[in-house]
Amino acid sequence: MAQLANVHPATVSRALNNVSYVKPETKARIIAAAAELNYHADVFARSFKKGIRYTIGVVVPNVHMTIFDDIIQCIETKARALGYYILFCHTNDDPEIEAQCLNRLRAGFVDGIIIASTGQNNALLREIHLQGIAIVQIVRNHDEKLSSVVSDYEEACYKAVHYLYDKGCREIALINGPSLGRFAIKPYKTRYEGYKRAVNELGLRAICEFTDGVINSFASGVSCAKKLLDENPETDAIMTAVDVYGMAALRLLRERNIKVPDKIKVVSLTGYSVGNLLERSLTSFELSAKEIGDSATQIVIEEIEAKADNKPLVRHLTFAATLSERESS
Amino acid sequence: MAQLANVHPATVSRALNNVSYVKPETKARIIAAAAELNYHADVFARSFKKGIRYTIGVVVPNVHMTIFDDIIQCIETKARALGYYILFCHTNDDPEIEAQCLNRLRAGFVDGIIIASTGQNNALLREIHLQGIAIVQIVRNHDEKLSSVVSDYEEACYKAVHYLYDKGCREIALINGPSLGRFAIKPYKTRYEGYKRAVNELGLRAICEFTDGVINSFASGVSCAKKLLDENPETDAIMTAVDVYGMAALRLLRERNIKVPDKIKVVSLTGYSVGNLLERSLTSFELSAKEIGDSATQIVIEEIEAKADNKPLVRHLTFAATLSERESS
DNA sequence: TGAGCTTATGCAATCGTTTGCTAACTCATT
DNA sequence: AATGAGTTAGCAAACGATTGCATAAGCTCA
Repeated sequence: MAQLANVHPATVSRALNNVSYVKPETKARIIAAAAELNYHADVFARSFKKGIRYTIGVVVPNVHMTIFDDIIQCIETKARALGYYILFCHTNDDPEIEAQCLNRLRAGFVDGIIIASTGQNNALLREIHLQGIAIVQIVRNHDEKLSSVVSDYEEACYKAVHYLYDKGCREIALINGPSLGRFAIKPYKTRYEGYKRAVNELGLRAICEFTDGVINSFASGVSCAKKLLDENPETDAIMTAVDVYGMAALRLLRERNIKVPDKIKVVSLTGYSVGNLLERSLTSFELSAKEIGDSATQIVIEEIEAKADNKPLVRHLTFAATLSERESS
Repeated sequence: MAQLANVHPATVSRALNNVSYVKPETKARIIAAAAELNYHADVFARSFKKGIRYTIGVVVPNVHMTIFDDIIQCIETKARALGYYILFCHTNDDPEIEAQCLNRLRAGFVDGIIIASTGQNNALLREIHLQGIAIVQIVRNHDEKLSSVVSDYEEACYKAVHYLYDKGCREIALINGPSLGRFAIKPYKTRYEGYKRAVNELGLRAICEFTDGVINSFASGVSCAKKLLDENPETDAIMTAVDVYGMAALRLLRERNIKVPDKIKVVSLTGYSVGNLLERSLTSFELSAKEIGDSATQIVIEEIEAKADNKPLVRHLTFAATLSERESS
């Protein structure tokens, strides 16, 4: 490249990056040569030299039928606009895979990480943060020492109970995510707390099923719903931690010929935006993927650029979920 | 790092990569020092030196409610197992965004690209391929000079018509993707061909609605279904290009109190694996995200590694879609 | 004991950019 | 014509790892 324009590589660099002085005539020659050879400065070499990777690792459990599909799209759009690339990893909520992904990312590949974690790798995350990689937790805030952008699940659950109570429901059940074992994911605990607070306040009975291991599994949602209805036949409302469980509940109720919403109302607590596309649309408290994705990207990039100034920067953001009332309630 | 173990960087490299000779004692010292400092060889520097990026760009239209969410997960899993990272880009099927993404990727960032393209950037793709970056098209094979892994939509559509004919349907309509304008995406054309072939063979009337601009849009699916039913009230089967349109059809049919499957049967032609989770499950010809994702990854990595041997390698794979019969038919 | 292995490690170049330093040139002002 | 400010562009070091080459030490065997 340099020899075609008959100049030193340094001059090429200056010409193409518009830094320092380059004679307009020389610059034109360089640009022409670059066009001819289809030359683009090697991003790897540049990143290597400059010590900035312009890359953000995104670590999420899953993008199939979860809000993370929308979130990752928002992150990518925003990151691209700001000149960053997105490195995608998914963990299936397995802490070992998560650790494996994090260890790959930390090895000099990314400037920052956006993660919806299992909560089982907090020590590793802090270590990576100490190493100088910006970290933002999304949806799940397991470690308050690290920045986070989450939805207010406690409030959403609390409001959902009140919403159903106001509609006349008195036996309000919750199909929650897993509660125990190695998958003790905070937002499910938080959902339970909001539910419990409202239920206690209203003097209702708490009926909560926790799904086993696999998060967001339809089959697991169906079996929870079964157990719930078998043990509590007087149930008149079902709240579900995620949309897929809501779909599972709708399916079971149809199989048993139980009228929705007349006999039982169904409300989901995480709007994966499928609710509105169903044959019978599903009421849900929706969190905004765009709010979460955009601000997480914003924050992680601010942290990355603050690192240059060497001032640590930890921020926490919480967005309210908004009710989208539909046919199921 | 090197000074802590009191050796030359070259020895550190050899020790940690198990190449050439290193005294076991020295190696142990180096490993201990690495552990103490939490040292990992900088991936960027290594990639830069070796000229391999160990990164594959994945360019897809969208991961929300499309098969691409599953496909990208399969790609990531497989790529990780083989030591590669995944750079994620989504285009919303906009050719300009697609070009922008491709131009970012080509600048030395990736060894290979897996793309479900709009079909409007074939020249750019070839140029990138010539530049030495491996390319595999998935789901949409717009350019036969480049490797591809696709599903046999023609055959699936042909079979779907026969399937419905055998069930007694005689007015079989198709809600297809966009046909014209800048979004002339091949698999939709292919679907139409298979549909047409069967319909002609059976002496039926072809009733096909093409959605406008936005692919995979529920609203667009609903309005196509409306138009279809208004203009062809005797329709007794609806085939849809994607699941979301199938969901749209189901919704409209319920609103109009038309019994499914008694009066009208519905079959989708791309199994985004939501079909089985619906209140009334949706029959679909499913393509295997795993087959596509795994083989695309395999092929792109083979191309990357073949590049070292300097032998060009273009391959085409077609998988059959398999029928999952459910309640809607 | 010395020729010829194997083993062990350092030296220095290299990958493709960027960037501080410096030298040289232009041009206006005194 | 000397001074100095503003331009122009090359030189060389640097980023952090890898790797061919060289050197040296240890070993075996005739």
